[in-house]
Amino acid sequence: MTRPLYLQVRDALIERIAAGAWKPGASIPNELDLSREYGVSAGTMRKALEIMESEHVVVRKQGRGTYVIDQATDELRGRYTAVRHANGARVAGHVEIVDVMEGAAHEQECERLRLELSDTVYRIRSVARVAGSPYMVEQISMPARLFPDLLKTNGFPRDISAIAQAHGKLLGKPEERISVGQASPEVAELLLVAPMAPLIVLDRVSISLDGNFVEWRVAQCHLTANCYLA
Amino acid sequence: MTRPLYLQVRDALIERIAAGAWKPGASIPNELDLSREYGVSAGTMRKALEIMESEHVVVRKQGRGTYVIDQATDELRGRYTAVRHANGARVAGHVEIVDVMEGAAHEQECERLRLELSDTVYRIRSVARVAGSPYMVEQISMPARLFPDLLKTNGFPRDISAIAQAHGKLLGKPEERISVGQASPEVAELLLVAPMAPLIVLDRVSISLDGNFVEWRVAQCHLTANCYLA
DNA sequence: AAGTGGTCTAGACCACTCA
DNA sequence: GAGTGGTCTAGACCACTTG
Repeated sequence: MTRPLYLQVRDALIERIAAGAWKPGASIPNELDLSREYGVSAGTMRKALEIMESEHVVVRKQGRGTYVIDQATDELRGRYTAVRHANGARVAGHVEIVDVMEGAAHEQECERLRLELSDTVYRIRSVARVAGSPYMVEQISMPARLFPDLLKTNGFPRDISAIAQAHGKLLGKPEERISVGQASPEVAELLLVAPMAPLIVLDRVSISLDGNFVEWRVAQCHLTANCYLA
Repeated sequence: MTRPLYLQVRDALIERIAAGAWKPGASIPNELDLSREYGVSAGTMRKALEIMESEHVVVRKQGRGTYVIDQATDELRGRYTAVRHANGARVAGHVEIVDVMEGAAHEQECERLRLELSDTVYRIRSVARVAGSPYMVEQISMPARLFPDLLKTNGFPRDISAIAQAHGKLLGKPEERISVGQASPEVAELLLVAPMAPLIVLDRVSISLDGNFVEWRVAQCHLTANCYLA
């Protein structure tokens, strides 16, 4: 029933990184020093670090060292912005916040984010445009408890990678579903398409590496023939 | 420059499984016996087996043993049939072959399957129906060299998992892209939709674990609101 | 040359499954 | 209780990077 040592070490290191003990991009101590510090063998420390590498928390480079990954950096954000051009590059749209609200979690949010009806969420609606023409509307819900003072932060709008990092949360692998839907009247107006026009729906729940449900996003895309998801 | 021992061992074991030395579902010898047979340490053999588990070639069960995974089995095929119901279950459509052709690879096939223009491919077109109504057309290209006598095999139609297994190829993680397209006149007729109707396009290249490009598939789906991709 | 992660070994003990 | 995979340790040596 006891959690394996290498996972306990992983948890401790992740907590330390999330708390900012080592900044994104900085190197962390070598295996031997860390294993002595935590009182485990080098092999156990290695296993913990290998897991963290597979979780995109650190990168290890032979002959150089182990470095904290900057989750707000472009390459990583690729995991969180699935719309691509045919050449594989991310679609670099301009995101504009439509409105931000704070309110009691409704039933669907409770289910997806494992909340109680008494919990509070932030809701952010935004539109992404490329060369001025809108191609995606986004509806995001985030538990308010995890993001104190979110609305007061300047630098808004920012994507979930940056927000999570600023609040000491490291993102894990999101759960994602793709489906098709039709434009509601409001969405149609934002996207400049006809009501009932077919849209691709991206539904994503992001979970932090310490097990918190961090974000639920539903994006509705009006994709042109030259874009794809991957 | 030398390939690490544990990868050499992995390669040898994968070749042995692909060749049918151990049948799908059967157990393989324990770590200690295997490590003695290959003249490596138990730790090295363990690492090879762990990699093979991550590649879905074997499953390891504490206290029981290590078992060859049947790639043609339902759970695994899930990786290769992305269309799901809202509850997560695979859409169990009935697939009907429209036509099968053999011919010289055209340019796009060469690019995707790393072939030369002189190579031969099989092309299979099929339609999937659920409760009689068509929802997906599929166009598959496979290098003829890798699948001798494909057309003579009975039991056709079968999906790529079963075909690959029968020809001693173990499938790795496919590359997949999702995009949107419009129904061509032919596709529209097969799917019973209007020409130019919006469709979801799944483009997938499957690579075997020994590095062969095994299949290129383009599926065009007419998804209803209750289905999604994942 | 010094320092880092990567590979490889050998062996002890634990946790689980099944007869 | 015998057999399996899972965890943990200790230490040697290799390959790569940097000053």
